[in-house]
Amino acid sequence: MAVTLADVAARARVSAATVSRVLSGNYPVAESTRARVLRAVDELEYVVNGPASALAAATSDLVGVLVNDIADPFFGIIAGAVQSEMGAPAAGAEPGRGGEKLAVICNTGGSPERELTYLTLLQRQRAAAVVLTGGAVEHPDHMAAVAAKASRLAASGTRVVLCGRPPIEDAVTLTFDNRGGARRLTEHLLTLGHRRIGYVAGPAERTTTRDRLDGHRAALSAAGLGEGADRLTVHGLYDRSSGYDATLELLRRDDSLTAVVAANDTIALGVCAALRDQGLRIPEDVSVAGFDDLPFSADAVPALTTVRLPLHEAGARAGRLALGREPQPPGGVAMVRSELMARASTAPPRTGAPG
Amino acid sequence: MAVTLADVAARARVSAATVSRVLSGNYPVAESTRARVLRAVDELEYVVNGPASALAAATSDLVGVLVNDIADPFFGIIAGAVQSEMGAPAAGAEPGRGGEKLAVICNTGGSPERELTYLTLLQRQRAAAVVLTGGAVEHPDHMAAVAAKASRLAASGTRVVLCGRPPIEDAVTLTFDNRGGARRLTEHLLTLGHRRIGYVAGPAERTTTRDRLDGHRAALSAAGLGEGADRLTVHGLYDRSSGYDATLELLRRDDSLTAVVAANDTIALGVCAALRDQGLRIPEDVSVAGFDDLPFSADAVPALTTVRLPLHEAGARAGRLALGREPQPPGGVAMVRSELMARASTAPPRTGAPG
DNA sequence: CTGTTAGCGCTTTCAA
DNA sequence: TTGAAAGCGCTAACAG
Repeated sequence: MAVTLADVAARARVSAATVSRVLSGNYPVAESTRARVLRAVDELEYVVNGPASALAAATSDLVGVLVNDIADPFFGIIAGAVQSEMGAPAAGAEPGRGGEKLAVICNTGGSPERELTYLTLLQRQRAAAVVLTGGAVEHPDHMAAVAAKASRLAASGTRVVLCGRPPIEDAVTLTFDNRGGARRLTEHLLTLGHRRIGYVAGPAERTTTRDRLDGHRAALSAAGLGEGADRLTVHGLYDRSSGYDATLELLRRDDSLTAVVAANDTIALGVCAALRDQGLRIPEDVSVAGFDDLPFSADAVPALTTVRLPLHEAGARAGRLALGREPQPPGGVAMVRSELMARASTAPPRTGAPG
Repeated sequence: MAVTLADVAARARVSAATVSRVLSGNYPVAESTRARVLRAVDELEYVVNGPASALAAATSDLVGVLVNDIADPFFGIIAGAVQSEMGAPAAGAEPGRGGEKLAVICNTGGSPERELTYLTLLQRQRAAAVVLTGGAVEHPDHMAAVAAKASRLAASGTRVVLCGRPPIEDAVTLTFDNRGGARRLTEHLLTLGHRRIGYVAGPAERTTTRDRLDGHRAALSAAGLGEGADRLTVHGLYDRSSGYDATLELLRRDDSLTAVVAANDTIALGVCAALRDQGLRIPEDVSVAGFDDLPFSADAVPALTTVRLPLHEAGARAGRLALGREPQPPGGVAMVRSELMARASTAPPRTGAPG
C-alpha cells in the first residue's frame, strides 16, 4: 500500500534502523548516508506512519485542547494561541518528519460527558499533553471523574494543563482572576454612583460563573449593598440571547435599576439589545458592562466597559507548559491577571434617579 | 506500564482476540463471555491503545478539520458543526471503546505552508478524513501542492472534503454561493439608489475574496457602473482593523460615497467604527453591508445588512460527508445557498447627494 | 462462538 | 557509524 520505512531503506541501501535515525535526528549518522536517505525519502514521498511510530516509541505527537464552545471567540482565541505554540515547523524541517506536535481542538459543548469522552479518546491516543480550557462544571461526581482521569493521564506520561479553571492534582494550572476582575468592575460602577445593579450570570454550575458572581457580590457587600442581591441576579447561558432574556426579566423585577453587569461580553451584547428595544439609552439610562474584552467589545456602540483577560497570552503559555517548554510556576499554579477597561457604556446614573 | 489487552484477557480468562471482538463489537460473542470481558475492562480501567489499534487495523479514528482562523466565529461555527457530527457517543457506548471519531481542528492561520504541514501531519496519522474549510489560497504552486496531497490522501483511503472553496479532484466539495450572494447584496444597494459604492475586500489571493468581489462587480457592471470600480476597492485582511483602515482610505479616495460593502461582517464592524469616527451616520450618511451573517451582526447598531450563509448546516453536512454517512452530491460538488438579509444598516442615499 | 497465529511499521537495544 | 533482531499492543484471517 503506502511507502514504508523499509522501502526507503532499500532504496537508500541502508537498514531501516538508519533511516529511522536520520528521520528522528536524535542520533549521529554520517553526512553522506544522511543525504542518501533524505533523497530516498523525497523520491518516494515517504511519510512516517504515525500510529506505528507512536506504538513503537510509546509516545505520540498529539496534544488535545478541550474547549466548551469553539464558536465562542473566547475559546477560539485561547485554542488558537495554544496551537500557535505547537511549532509551525519553520524552515529546515525534515521532510515527512518534524518535531511538530499536532494540537487538536476538541469541542465539548460544555457537556461533562463529552469532556470525559474526549479525555478518554486522548488517553487512548496516548496524547503527549491535554489542555483543559474554560470554566469547569462543579458537580462533585464530575469533578471527581475529571480528577481521576487527569491522574491516570499524568501517570501515563501525558502532561495535563488547566487554563481558566481551578487547580486539581497532577495538573499545572493557569487560573484566571475572575473574582478580582469582577469585583473591580462592580466597584467601578459603585464609584460612578450606581446602587441598583442587575447581574446576568452564566450557567450556575460553572466555576467561571461562580467566581465572577462572587466578585460582584463581594463589591456589593463591601459597599453595604449585600442585601437582596439575589433578586437582581439572573442566570442563563453564555450567549447573546440569554443576555437579552435575562435583561427583560431584570427589568420586570426592578425597572429602576441603573446598571447591568453581564458575566461576559457576549451576554452584554444581548443586554444592550434588550435595553434598546425597551427604549432605554446606554449609558444615559442604564450602564452596561461585560467581561473578557473580546475583540468586538471595543467596537460596540457605545464601546463596552469590560474586564480584559489576556486570552492569547494565557493560551500561548498553556501551550508552552503543555510542551514542557516553560518551567512550571511555583506550586503548579499561576494566576492570569485581569484588567478593568472602563469605556463608554458606563457612566454615572441619572441624577435624581428613582430609588 | 499501562494495562493492555492481554491483561484484560487474562483476567477474563479468554483470549486477546475475544476481548478485541467484544470491544469493537463487530463480531458475535457469547453474552456471558461478553459480560465477563466488560467487567474485566472496568475493573482494570482498561483503555485501548489507539496507535496500536490503528497500526493493526490500518485505520484511525482521527478526522482533521483545517480552518484559516479559529478565533474567527466563521470558522468556529463550521468547525463546531463538523465536530458535532462525529457522534457524541450517546448512551450505551462501550467503555474504553466507541465508534466515535476524534475530530481535530487545525488552525492554519491562513498560511499555505501550515496548511500543507497539517495535511502531512494528518496523512502521517492515517486520518480517516480531512475537511478543508474556508477560502483557498490561489497561488498556482500551492494549489498544485494541495491537490497532490489530496490525491495522495484519497489514495490511501482518507476521505477529503472541501467546505467553502472550489472543487479539486479526489475530494467532495461544498462550495458557498459567494458570488451570487455578493451580487444580490450589491443589487440591493443599487435598488436603494446608491451609485457610489466602496468595497472593502479580503486578501487578494483568496478564492472567497475573489468570488465575493466578482459578484459585486457583476452587479455594478449590469447596472452600467463597471467603470472605475477598482478605484473604490481596497484590499485588507478579514478583520476589524482592516475594515477600519480601508474605510479611511476609501473616504480619502471619494468622500461622496454613499455606501460601503465589506467582504465579511467582521470587516463591516470596522467599517462602521471608522465611519462613526468620521462623524458619518449609518445609514443616513452611508449605508454599510457585510457578509456571512455571524451572530453578532443582527445585534450590531444599526443591525447589519448582510448575506447569510448557513454555516452550521454546511459544517454538519461536511462532517457527514467526511464520515461517509451522507451520499455524495452528483458530480461530487454541491453549492450552499446564501440569502440576503436586508436590515437597518442600509437605506436609500441622501436625496440630492453630491455627485 | 473462541483460540492460534501472524503480522501492521516503527524504534531501540545490542553487537559489530 | 551502521546493522540485526526483538518487540510495542492490537487486529484479522484461519482453524476448530
